[in-house]
Amino acid sequence: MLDIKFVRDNPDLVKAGAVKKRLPDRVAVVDRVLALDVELRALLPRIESMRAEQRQAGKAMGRLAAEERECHLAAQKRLKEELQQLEDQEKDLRARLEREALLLPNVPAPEVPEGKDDTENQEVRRVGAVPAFGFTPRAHYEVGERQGWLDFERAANLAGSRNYFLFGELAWLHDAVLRFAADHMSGKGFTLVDPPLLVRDLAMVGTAFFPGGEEQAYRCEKDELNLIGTAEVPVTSIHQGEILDEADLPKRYVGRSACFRREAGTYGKDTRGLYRVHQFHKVEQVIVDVADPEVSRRHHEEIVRNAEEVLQAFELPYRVVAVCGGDLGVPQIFKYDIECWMPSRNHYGETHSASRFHDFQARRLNLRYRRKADGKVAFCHTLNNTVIASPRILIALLEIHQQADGTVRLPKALVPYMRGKEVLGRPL
RNA sequence: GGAGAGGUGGCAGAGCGGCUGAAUGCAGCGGUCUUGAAAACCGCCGUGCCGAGAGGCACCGGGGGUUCGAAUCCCCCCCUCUCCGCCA
Repeated sequence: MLDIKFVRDNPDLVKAGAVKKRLPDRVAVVDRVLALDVELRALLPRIESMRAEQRQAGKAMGRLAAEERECHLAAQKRLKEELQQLEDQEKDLRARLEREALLLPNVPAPEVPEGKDDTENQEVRRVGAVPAFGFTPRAHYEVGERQGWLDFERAANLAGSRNYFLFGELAWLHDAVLRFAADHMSGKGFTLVDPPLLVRDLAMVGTAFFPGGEEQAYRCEKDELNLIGTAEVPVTSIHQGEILDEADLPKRYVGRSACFRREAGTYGKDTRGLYRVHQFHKVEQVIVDVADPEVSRRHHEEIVRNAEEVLQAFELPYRVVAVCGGDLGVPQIFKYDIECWMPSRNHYGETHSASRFHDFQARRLNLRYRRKADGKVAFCHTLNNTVIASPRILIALLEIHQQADGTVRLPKALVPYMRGKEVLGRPL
C-alpha cells in the first residue's frame, strides 16, 4: 500500500512506476484513486460538521428537562436521517478507494533496470566457474531416477503433475540442505520460526500476494484459509497490528516451511523434473526494521550475502541479477534474484529471490514502531530473501556434483549433515 | 463440536446509555533536587483523518443494529481463558 498523500503529491511518479513494471492497467488506477480521494475529502467536512452539531445537541439534550426535549427531538431525527445518507456515501467511497488503492504498485527504485521480463534482468556478478565435465552430464531427473531417488510418475498418479517422490539418500539430502540453511542463519542471530502454513486473507493481502495472486494459492474455502506459497507470508505478518519498540529492531527471522503453489498458467513450462513443483520446502530470511532507506539497502545486501554464503558452501556456481522493471512484482522496490547454474537447462536457473519493500507491506499489515528520537509512530520497512528452497536446489546439487559413474559427490559443508557420507548413490 | 467468562491507550486496569477520548497505576519524555545516579516531587504523555491555523471528526477486538445520543443495550464474526467431548 502506498501512502495516499504520496500518491496525491506524486501521481506521475506512481504512474511511471507502473509503466516501468509493465503494468499498464495500473496506470489508470492512479487516476481512479485520486478521483475517489477528492470525492471523499469533499464529503468529509460536511459529514463532520453535521456530526459535531449532532453531538452538541445530544449533550445539551442530556441537561434538558423532559418537557423541553420534545421540540428538539424532531430536528435531531431529521438531522440523523440526512447524516445517515451521507455516511452511507462515505462508506461506499472508502470501500471503493481501498479496493483501488490495494492495486497500486510500489514505485520501483531508480536503479531498477529497464526491461520487459526476466531475459532483461541485469547481471550483477558471477561467482564460481561453470564446470567442464569429462563426460556428458545428465539432468538431475536422470541422475535421480537411475539411483532410485526420484519418482515423478507414481507421484503424478496420486497427486497430479508437478509432484514428486523423494526417496532414500535424496530425501535425506533435501533435509540436510534445509537444516544447513537454518543453522547458517541461526548463527547470524536470526530467530528460527516454524509458522502457520494456512493463513487468513489478512496475511495474504498484508504481504501483497492478494489481490492479484489468488490463482496461485491453494485455498481451503470451508475455513477461509490459504496455503502459503512462502514463509514470507506468515513471518512478515508476525507483528501485524503491533507497535514495536525501536529498541527491539531489527527483527531478524528465519522461517522454515512447506510452500504450496498452484502454478496456474504455467502449463508446458518446466514440466520435467524438480524445477517447477506444487509443493516444496523453503528456509526464508525476513527482516523488519526502521523506516530508513539506507538501512533497508544495507539489510538487502546483507540478506543476499547470507544466501550466497550458503551457495558457496554448497560449491555451486551462481550469479546475482538485478531484476528489471517488467519482472518486478507489485510490492517490491528492488529485487535481486540469485540463479544457480543448471547444466540441464544450459543456463542459470532462479533459486533465490531477495526483495526490498520499504513500508509497502508494513502499511497493509499495520506494522509499526515507535521512533526513539521523537516518540512518533511510523511504519516499518520489511525485506526478505530465500536462504534455500528445496528440492529446487537439488537440481544444481545433483547436476553440478554428479560424477561419471552416476554417483554424486557431496560438498564438504554438507558431509556432517549426511552423517559423514561423502558420496551419494552407488556406481552404475 | 457443546457450556460459560472475557477482549478498553505501550502495558496493567476502572468505567457498563449523555458531564468519558476515556479514572488510576506502571513504562516513556521534560524539569526540580543531587558531584553524578537512584529515590522523591512537579509537568507532559494514544492513533488516524481533514484543515494554513484555530480547531474539528473518527477510533474502547471487527462488522451490523437500537437510540436524539453507545466503550456502555441487541445481533453476527474473530480472538483469549475455563469446563465437557473428540483427537495426532
